[in-house]
Amino acid sequence: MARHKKAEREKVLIETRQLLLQAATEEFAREGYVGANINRISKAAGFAKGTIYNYFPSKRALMLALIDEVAKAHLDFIVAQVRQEKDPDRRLERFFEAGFAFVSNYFAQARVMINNIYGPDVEFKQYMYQAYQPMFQFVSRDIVAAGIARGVFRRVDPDATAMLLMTIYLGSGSQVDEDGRTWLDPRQVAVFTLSALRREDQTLEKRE
Amino acid sequence: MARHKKAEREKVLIETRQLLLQAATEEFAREGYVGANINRISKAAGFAKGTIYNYFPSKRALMLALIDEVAKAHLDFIVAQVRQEKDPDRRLERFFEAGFAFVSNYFAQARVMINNIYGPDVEFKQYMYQAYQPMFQFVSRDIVAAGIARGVFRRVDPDATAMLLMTIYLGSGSQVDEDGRTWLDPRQVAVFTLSALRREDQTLEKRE
Amino acid sequence: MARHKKAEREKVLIETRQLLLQAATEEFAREGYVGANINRISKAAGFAKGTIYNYFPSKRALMLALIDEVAKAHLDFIVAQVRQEKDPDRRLERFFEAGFAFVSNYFAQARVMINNIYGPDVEFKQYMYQAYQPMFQFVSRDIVAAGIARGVFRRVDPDATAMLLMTIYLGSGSQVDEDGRTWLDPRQVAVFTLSALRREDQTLEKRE
Amino acid sequence: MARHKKAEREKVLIETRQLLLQAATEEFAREGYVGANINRISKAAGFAKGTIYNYFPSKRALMLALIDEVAKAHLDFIVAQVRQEKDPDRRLERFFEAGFAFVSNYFAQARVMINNIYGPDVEFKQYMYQAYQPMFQFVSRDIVAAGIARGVFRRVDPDATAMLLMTIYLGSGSQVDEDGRTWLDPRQVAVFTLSALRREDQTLEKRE
DNA sequence: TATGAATGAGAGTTCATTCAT
DNA sequence: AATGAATGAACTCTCATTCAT
Repeated sequence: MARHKKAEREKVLIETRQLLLQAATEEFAREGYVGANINRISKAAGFAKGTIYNYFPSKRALMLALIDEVAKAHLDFIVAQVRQEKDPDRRLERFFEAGFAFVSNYFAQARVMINNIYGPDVEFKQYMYQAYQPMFQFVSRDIVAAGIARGVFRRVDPDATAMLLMTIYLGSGSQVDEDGRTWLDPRQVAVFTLSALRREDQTLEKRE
Repeated sequence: MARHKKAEREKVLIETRQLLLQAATEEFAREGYVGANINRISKAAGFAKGTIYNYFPSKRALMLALIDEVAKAHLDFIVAQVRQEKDPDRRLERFFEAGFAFVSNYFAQARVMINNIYGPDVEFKQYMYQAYQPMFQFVSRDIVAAGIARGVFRRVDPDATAMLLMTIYLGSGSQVDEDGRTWLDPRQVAVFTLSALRREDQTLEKRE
Repeated sequence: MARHKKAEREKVLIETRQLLLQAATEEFAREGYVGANINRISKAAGFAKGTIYNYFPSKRALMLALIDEVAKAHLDFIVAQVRQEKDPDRRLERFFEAGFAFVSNYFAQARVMINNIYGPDVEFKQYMYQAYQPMFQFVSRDIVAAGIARGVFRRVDPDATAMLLMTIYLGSGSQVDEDGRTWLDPRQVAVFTLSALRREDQTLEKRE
Repeated sequence: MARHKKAEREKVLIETRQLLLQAATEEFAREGYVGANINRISKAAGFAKGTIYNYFPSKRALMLALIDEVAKAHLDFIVAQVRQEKDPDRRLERFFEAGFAFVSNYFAQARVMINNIYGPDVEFKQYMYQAYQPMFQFVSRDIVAAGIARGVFRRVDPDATAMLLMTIYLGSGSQVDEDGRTWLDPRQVAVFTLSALRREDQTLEKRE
């Protein structure tokens, strides 16, 4: 009985935390870190100004927690879709498709991520890199290196190429109009990158 | 004589404006727009707090003036180098070389540009796009379209491709460590994009 | 119990608001609107600079709230005393007595009122007129028109005369030395205005 | 020849001073003393910011000079018209007519005067009183006392009554809408004050 | 004498954070 | 745990005044 109560209480705590993080996402996305307003975040989440400090010791800590959250959601979202394909080139296509879908569907999260990557705050930037390590590694190993191993991609440096692919994805994905639509479409980008990565002699070999 | 004095005075005014813009560049680059401090900018330029308002009516206006300045310098820097080449693929290589060099040499300007393109302030973002139109057009016409016309590049959409190339450049260029060194190098990026753009059958035709 | 606490808290809020308004009254009276200093007001009320913005969104809003407050207090003060008399001429005397007493006793409030009526700020002036409408109407109806109806006053235009009486009161009342003493005394003014308003033939009729 | 030059130079100086004072009048009238802006005044007069300090050592000094100017013009304007009448009651009528005309025609000057009389700045207020002494005395002696001496007015205290008349004039005159039209008209006010001042038995005597 | 760039004190306002309830 | 009043540092911007030209 007491346990039950405790569990319920914990559930409410987690829920509150989530509500605050969601509100923070919207606010940080819209206003940037410095322009964001703790009071607005709390109010938007349905709580009073002070409540946020029961969950996060400071505005900075709130942002760091948010980065963790977003990075994880982002990774899960993309990995889940890319893993559905076995072919490296299909994987690459899926990577861009999933990435662009993430930007469209999770507009605010994507904005927070991009603001931090390209923004002036060094601590946030470094924290982002660390939080995105798994994703870098996934692209490097499970897409690029896998493609090379199968002889589909040219013998490029997997890490540098992963970096480049991530850069292209983030750059393209961040160019959105006010409705969240990207200016470039994932297919274009996929075609472009595949053209760059595929072994030239592939077709030749097939001709023979 | 009097005229001479007047001209000299005008020169000092322009110099002061430049000093303020330079200081603003550093500050905006380091702190972002919202975090930047007018007082620090003035002091860094060697003037008192109020002086900056003799040259720019507001902090926002200062940023807009800075965007104009940077966009022009950026365009000049890149066009000057790219124009030295006639070959479209050499031009593309040069584009990335020049771009990365700009980021390395004009670190703060590049940061301001990137902060505005990827940052949350919509007005600045739009102003940037407008200010960078000439560069977009240059890439679209004088590199991509030119390459297609000469039969060196595949028949891609010049505008979309220009957008993609700019995105790659900006994205790669913005990934710098604290010393201003980029993580990717221009050659890698050039090779990658050239692979994507060159006509596949080019070599085939030559074989025949 | 909890309710009791809540009520008490509310009481403190209202008290704080009053303290701030009182301090604002003194400051506005002494320095005028533009010369008044938000920091001094807060400090004088016993609070920190920022506190005032928990109660009033801006300096202007503070002044507007103050005008409402003063107009109400002023009306109450005067009406309460004038209503004690039934005779229109006694009422007029009481009006000036009460008015001068208000100026003496509520020096700062009166100054704020006068500064706004005769000052350069158009918004404040209009707001004052609107806030003082009830008082104008009271003078027009319950003093002048009542006196005419009883045949004590001449058949003057009640509204214009009310305006004139208010003008005389405000003008006379505002001429105070530094100790809050008025230069003219209410009796003089009452005698003067009564001479102007009383039917000339009144005595004549009586003589007949 | 040299003398001629000198005289001309002096004339320009006086002209410049007048231009500055006129511009200052408009600005002080519109914005009040604290809200007035030295730069705007200079610009409106057709000069640069610094010029004003060649003529007046400070903003306060400018206002004091302006008060002198206005008081003199005001006195001249009114005395010239009132003196045209010999009858004390016609003089009183003329006083209000001239006064209201002054307010209408010299809107800005009147506003400056009223702002200072009813405003919070003690030094300006005292300076105003001193500057308006001649006018007080004129009203007291040449209108009220003269009227008593001729047996037209009741035996009131000339100084207190002059004070009251001035107060009524200033108060009525200051109630203007945005086009400079007064709300009360001089005739009404004159009738009112004459009713108050004329010997009651006057008509009686005439009847006999 | 006229100029206007430079100055810097001082203003109103915002807001992250604290803490008593 | 939730509240929101209080705090005061920090910010942008204004403007009277100075002074070299």
